[in-house]
Amino acid sequence: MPPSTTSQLGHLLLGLLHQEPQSGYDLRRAFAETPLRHFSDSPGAIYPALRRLRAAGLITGTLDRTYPRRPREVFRVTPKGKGVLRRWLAALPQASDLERDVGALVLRFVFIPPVLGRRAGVRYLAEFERLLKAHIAALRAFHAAARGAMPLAGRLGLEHGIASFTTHLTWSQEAQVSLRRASRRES
Amino acid sequence: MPPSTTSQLGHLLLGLLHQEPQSGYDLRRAFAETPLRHFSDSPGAIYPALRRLRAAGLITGTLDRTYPRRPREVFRVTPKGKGVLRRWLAALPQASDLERDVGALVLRFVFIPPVLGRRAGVRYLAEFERLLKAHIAALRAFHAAARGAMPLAGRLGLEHGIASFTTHLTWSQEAQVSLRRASRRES
DNA sequence: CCGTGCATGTAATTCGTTACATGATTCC
DNA sequence: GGAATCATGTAACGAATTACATGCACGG
Repeated sequence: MPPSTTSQLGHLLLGLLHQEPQSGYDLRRAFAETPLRHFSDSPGAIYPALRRLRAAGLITGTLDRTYPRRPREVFRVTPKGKGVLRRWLAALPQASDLERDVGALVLRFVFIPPVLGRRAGVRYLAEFERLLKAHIAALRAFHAAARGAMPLAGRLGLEHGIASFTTHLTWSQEAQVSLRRASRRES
Repeated sequence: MPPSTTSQLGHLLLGLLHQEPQSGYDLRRAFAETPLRHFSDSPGAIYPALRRLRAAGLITGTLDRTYPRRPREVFRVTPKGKGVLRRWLAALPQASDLERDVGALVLRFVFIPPVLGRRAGVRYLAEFERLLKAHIAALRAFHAAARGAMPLAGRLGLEHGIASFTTHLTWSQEAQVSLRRASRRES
């Protein structure tokens, strides 16, 4: 058996199906109607991805025959799929992820607390925060060094990056507070 | 001749080569060493992309034989390539772009002033601002509507989106001021 | 002479996108 | 009865990623 790699979309589908078993069409609607718009709601993306997950044994599909002439196939995560999901969520953020796609890191965070618990969410965000601080420092250094030689628009673009990452940092700190407060309320 | 579609990476390469003719390796280094890290610096991405651009007649490569045993191929944008670049930069931001990839919109902005002028940059950002305001309002409405039914982490993720887009908005407004100020200084 | 950096590429694979295609149901 | 929505897919294509591969130049 191959190492069974799972794509970003695959992991996201696992996360959504773990929250609630549903059909491919339901997932498409979620992509179209919620702020998950970053992902395409096209059937050519979702149905093949679901078939790959099923082929890998990570989900199973059962036919809902409420309307026999128009069956829906409802997918749910198998124990093996839950293992893959947990491994995805247990990995800490990497610097390379930060530079490539911050949104993916935030998306992953969203699934951590319900699957691995709030403590794991806080640990994840703490590492996220550490990486962000280092990255912002590097951007500032670049900004200071390149100041004179850079055309205006390039400088503005760089400043956009600094502002964005600073917002991620502030959010991450506040989110850690929210998680800790919610945990305290329970105990 | 096919409709000659150019990918995001292709457009970015055109923009960089328009600023300064350079080799594939130079471009790789730019991706690895500047905040353009979002793009892969792997040769498997850049060299094929350069060959596609050359095949489409958008760039030409000339061999630099300073070291005859280790030639570099320096690429420059052709007039046809400049036309493609201008068309890419002249398009206004779309709502779908906003939801898919804000970073791509900011990246595109960076190349506009040097190619199409500061006025075009301001027009682009004004439309960007309009789209951002609408999108933020939609996110806030979703946030208000889903408030109770949403798990904590989901709410935090949504709040991350609102904070991020608000930062884009603030940046866009400040950038417009910077561009206008720079234009005024010249007249 | 050996490791690191310069400089260019190819191959296999995977994945997403767009567009096309089908049929059922519900609402007016 | 016709339009919009439900629900599922396939086919062609383009493009990125990883890994592999080669050879020169230069510093120690």
